[in-house]
Amino acid sequence: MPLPQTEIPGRLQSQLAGRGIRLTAPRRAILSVIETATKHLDASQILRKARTVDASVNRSTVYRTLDLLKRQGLIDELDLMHLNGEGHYYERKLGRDHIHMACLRCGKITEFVSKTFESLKKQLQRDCRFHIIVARLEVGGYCPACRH
Amino acid sequence: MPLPQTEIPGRLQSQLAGRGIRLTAPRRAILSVIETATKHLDASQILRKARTVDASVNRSTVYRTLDLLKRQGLIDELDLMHLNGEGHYYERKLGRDHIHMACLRCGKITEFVSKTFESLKKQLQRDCRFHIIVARLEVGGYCPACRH
DNA sequence: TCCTTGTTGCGACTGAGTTGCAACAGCCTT
DNA sequence: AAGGCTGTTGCAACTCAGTCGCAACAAGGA
Repeated sequence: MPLPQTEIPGRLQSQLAGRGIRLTAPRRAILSVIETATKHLDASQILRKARTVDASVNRSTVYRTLDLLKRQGLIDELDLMHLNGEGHYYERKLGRDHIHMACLRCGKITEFVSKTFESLKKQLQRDCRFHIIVARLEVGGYCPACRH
Repeated sequence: MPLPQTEIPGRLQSQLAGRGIRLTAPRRAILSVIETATKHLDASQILRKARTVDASVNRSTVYRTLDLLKRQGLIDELDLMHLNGEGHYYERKLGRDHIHMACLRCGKITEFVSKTFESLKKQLQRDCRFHIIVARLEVGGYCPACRH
């Protein structure tokens, strides 16, 4: 499931630099992997791909950089219904939130943008007086090709 | 945040028995812990409480029983935005789904039932032709007492 | 170029969850 | 009430994701 590639390359780097965050070779490698990803990647996949750019990148650095990007609100962390183990998946945060649907049979991930979801978040903010920082809606079930 | 206690005690046990699933002493201990929980518990908390009923209960048995209950659709697994480590939390599945809001400052978990959420799920089923088995909406942010 | 300060690689560690296996115990049958 | 089939358990060792302390290093401002 290709993610929307609506951003100019290197945008993530300039966003960090603009916030006074130091850019290093391992960070550049990791950022480029995240920016050019065509599917949701977990930490070990990001490490493997980042090493093709800078072979010395270490596992800890991947985790530390992912933490940094989460704190900066530049990426979202997903579980994707734990279809494959307990790890997390990452994706760039671009504009509007979307729903992730994971097929329990074939593993396909479908993304969906919904105005109803936006209304629901507004309702929460209003009715519960809750200030939303991140909202994650994940659905498990059967995709059109696998439903029975 | 107390969960609704609308069920008769032992209901979980009779549900399993009615499906031809063998009841054992460790299972009864674990089920009673889940049924009488007044907040979301993780696996190690369930283990500790179950041992006050049956001291011989083992960690593996807790995980195996949680898997069983998940497969049977009798409990839901939650992340609660990973406020405390990477583990999972569990709660009985009773009727309508609800949203979990986790305060990033004080850790308070608030539950919310919403007709909009129900509409959103119907919309997904219809527009995406996706057969939903489980839907999990978790929100992180600041509760009324902690918002700034 | 220098220096401060934040970042990195390393390796050891933690904690959640899993697994293979022999012993055990529901509960169905008779 | 006893027997036996078969699913369940405890145990201990294991995997895997993620974390941490520390000494060496490097980004980028002065």
